[in-house]
Amino acid sequence: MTGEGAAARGRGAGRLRETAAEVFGWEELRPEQLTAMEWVLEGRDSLVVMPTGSGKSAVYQVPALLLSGPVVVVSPLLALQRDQIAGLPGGERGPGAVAVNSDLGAAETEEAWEAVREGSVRYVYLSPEQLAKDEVVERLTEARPALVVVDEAQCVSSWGHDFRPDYLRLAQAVRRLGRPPVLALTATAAPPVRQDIVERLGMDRPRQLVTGFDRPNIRLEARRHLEDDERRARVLEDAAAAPKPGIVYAATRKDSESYAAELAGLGLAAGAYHAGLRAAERRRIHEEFLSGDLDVVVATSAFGMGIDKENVRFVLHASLPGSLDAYYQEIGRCGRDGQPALAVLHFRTEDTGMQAFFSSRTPRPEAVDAVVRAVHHHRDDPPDVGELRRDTDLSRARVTTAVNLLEETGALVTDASGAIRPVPGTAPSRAVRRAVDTAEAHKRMDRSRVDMARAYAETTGCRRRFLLGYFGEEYEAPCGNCDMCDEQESGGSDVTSSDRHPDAGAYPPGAAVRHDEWGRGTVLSEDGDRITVLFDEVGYRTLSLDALAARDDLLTVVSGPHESRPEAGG
DNA sequence: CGAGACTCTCGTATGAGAGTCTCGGTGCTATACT
Repeated sequence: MTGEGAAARGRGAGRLRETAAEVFGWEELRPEQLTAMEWVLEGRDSLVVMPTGSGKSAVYQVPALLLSGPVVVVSPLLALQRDQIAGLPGGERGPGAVAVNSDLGAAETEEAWEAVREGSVRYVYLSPEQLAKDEVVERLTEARPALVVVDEAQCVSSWGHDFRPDYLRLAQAVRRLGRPPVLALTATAAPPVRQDIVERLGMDRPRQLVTGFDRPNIRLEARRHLEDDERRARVLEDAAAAPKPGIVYAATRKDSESYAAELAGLGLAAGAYHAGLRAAERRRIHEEFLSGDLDVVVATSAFGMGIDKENVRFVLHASLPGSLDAYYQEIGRCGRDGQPALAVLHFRTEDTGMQAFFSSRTPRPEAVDAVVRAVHHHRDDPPDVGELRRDTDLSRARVTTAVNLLEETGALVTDASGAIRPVPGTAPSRAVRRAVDTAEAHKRMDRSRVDMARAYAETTGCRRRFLLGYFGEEYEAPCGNCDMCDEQESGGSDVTSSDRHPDAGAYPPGAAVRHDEWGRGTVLSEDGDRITVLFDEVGYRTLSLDALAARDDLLTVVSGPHESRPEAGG
């Protein structure tokens, strides 16, 4: 760094520290926070991966007060938006914040936008669905936002493809806002997820700050069961025996209720939580868990984001999760106080069936066809999503999903005014086929994530090493705090990960490879006698080094680990 | 993909086994109806 740069950096840091202390009462900023804040002040696109509770929100909250316009914060849940606003310093001198969403009446919405327009608001909280509306984009554009923050940015990757397709329209919205800098924040993102976030948000050579993933105080275990009865009994046993409070994750709503009822029968204060409950009941369970009135919450994946509780002692899974990304987020909710905590995964191999079923569903070709034909029909008067919806009589989500796929495959483009046009020279029938193929590739990717969750559950090596490898961190086993390390220490197995395979290191993590059948891929990790590769077309695969040694043309290294990787900072 | 509810068949026991059908997770928003 040059002397001039250092001086500029010093001034930025000084102003940030001053603002943090004066407005927020934070006397100390941690070095990672300060670095990320400086990037934001400099106007660079940034991706920040930091654990929950490490002051991630501060990364935009503090610089927001030094920027020239309001900050747009995209957040997936209305409850999360409320929590964030409640956590800002209040009072007359506090920075103004509004959340614009369907909770507001017409008059309140108008009032909120008026406050944004006159400049009394520093933070505007919105769902991605709000940003998909022309009116919202237009009103924001007038206010000249200085920054767009995408909080819980892993949602772009995990929900954008099917469940909440407006997540994939954010890049479009940001362009229409005059392309302010983008800050993506998340607590959990494996390298391919980070890359997906960067691409999907249209970020420009972002700086990336990734703090370590390891949570050494969380003990990792997994148990395979042959019968469902046995699994249920062991889950209840563990939940009853472990120090409280804790969370049990179940695969279905029905299971969450039956486990909760059985735990209550054992005399525990237990509650079920899933999206099928009334809002008031969900709020009650959430609050009672936070206040310590509940010992155990048995939940589906609906329970999690926004749970900031230090002393959760265990997270049990009663079924295989859909991905290790989801798993790590869920177990990350225990042991935040740094005290010992327990994460046990109870599973049956049959669980993969339901997770495969949950993998993103491919749209009906007729629906994609209807959308692409409607766009071609309107060639002279390009439609937006709303018009396509009226034309095709499909739901908003289906139209948006189809448009996203057609854009991804280069058959359609959205222009600066939000109008959707065909790309010249693309035939509708071919566009439909390519869009459906792409959707199927996403589905294969999702299913390969299920396979990785199963591979974690069945690994015979150190679990921490496996998990951290998945998140792109090299880790020297043994961790000494997982069931597999215990087993090896007690001499239960003579396969130790320190016995290096003769071919260890032949496929270093990060290396670009080509497989005879599966095409291009990137090596993610090496786990004893096997490697994990993420293939562009077929998703995650684990390959045994023995099998690779037997056929040396099966997998070839195309380039080393450090060639053509995205710029990383911090 | 798999579990569980349900139906059908056999052929005469009030069940057993095979086959079929349905359901299974995440949230926003707009809108109709009490």
